[in-house]
Amino acid sequence: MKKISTRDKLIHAMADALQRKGLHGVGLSELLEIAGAPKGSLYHHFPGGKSELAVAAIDHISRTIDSLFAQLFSQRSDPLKAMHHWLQGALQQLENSQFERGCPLATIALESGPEDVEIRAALQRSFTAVRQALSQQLHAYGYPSEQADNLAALFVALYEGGLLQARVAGSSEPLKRAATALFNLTREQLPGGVRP
Amino acid sequence: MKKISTRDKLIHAMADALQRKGLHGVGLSELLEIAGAPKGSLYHHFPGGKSELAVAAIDHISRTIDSLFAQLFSQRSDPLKAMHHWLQGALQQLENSQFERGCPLATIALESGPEDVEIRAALQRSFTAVRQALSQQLHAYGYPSEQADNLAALFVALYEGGLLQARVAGSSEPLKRAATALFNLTREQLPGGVRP
DNA sequence: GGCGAAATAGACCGACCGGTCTATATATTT
DNA sequence: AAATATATAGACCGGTCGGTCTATTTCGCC
Repeated sequence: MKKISTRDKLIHAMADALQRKGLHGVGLSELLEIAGAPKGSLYHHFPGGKSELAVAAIDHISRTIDSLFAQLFSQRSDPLKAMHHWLQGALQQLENSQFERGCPLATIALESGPEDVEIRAALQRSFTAVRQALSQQLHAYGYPSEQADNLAALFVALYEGGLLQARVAGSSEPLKRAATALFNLTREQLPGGVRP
Repeated sequence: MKKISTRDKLIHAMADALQRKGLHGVGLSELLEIAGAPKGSLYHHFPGGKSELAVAAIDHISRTIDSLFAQLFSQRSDPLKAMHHWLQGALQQLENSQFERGCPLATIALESGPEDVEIRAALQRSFTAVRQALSQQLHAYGYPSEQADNLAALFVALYEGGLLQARVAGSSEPLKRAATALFNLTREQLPGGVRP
């Protein structure tokens, strides 16, 4: 029945840990326990050790987001509505986990420095892809591409900054408020910034 | 000349480390080297060790923000302009540090969990104070208080999410774009959401 | 079934972690 | 100046960290 390879179990364990505690916050022993794998397997599948596994986890998370976006946008013509659902989902996950699970990439993003070349590269790919996907949808919806790029960055900032605030507050309120503010603003402005 | 107490040197060293690498990212040895103090001094001034020092650093940072805000708002009647300057300053600092110095509280905010009671309490105090200060200014400027609260949360999210994206990108572009988007939106909407 | 590669298993290692403890120096108070 | 509190100094400790290495098991293939 269980077809999950050890490699994938390791990736999942790391992805889970990244979301809850970040890279420096988990030890190998904890990781291996979650995955139910011995140390030999880790270094067999990921000779580069912890950080190579982290990169694999980031890539995995990135693909997950991609497909989530694809799904979100495919069944809703209005990208703003899709964004709303995205945030709702994140909020749900946060609440269901007693505010332990925020953005799976945010913590390692702040923990890592320019010296962590591969981790940073993986993160950069992922964030860029998210902004691009979003911008493209907004553009298709009618926003001029410059404005779509800007708005995409703002939505990602809302997601990241909103989740961060909610986690610290132990309450969804900050994210809900920030989202409300932004959706009210966008609702009153038509694509292109031109009013009838 | 130098009147900086060892205690303050420790706090500054921790504040600096939090901004660059977060709590788990620094070791005591590094901290003590930056501060130029021996281990005995740390545990003399902060019997609670690393985490007690972290709380003191958070409180210190929080006070710094308070006074920065006070200054920012006192010399500008338009709080939106003040926010713009705030973001500009943060961006400047980020660029001047090769994108190593983002928000001094964000990393530890994501690294810490509900079990880190005092750290979380300190963070919560600080974030709440920032949102309140901002909301108050927006309210005084004409926004209904509900709307002011929402917008305050959104600005903080812009700051946190924008800095995070900029750090990962190694470029100020994401933050600039997100900020541009939000300022364009607010400019087109008058306080109260009512149009003439 | 037998062979070689892939994967699992975990003992082991040096480095460094945060933290404790005793000794000494420096102020402060009388 | 003596006495006392405050602060500095750093040797020391057990635990855990990420990582290496060898042994064994499992698997794919002829």
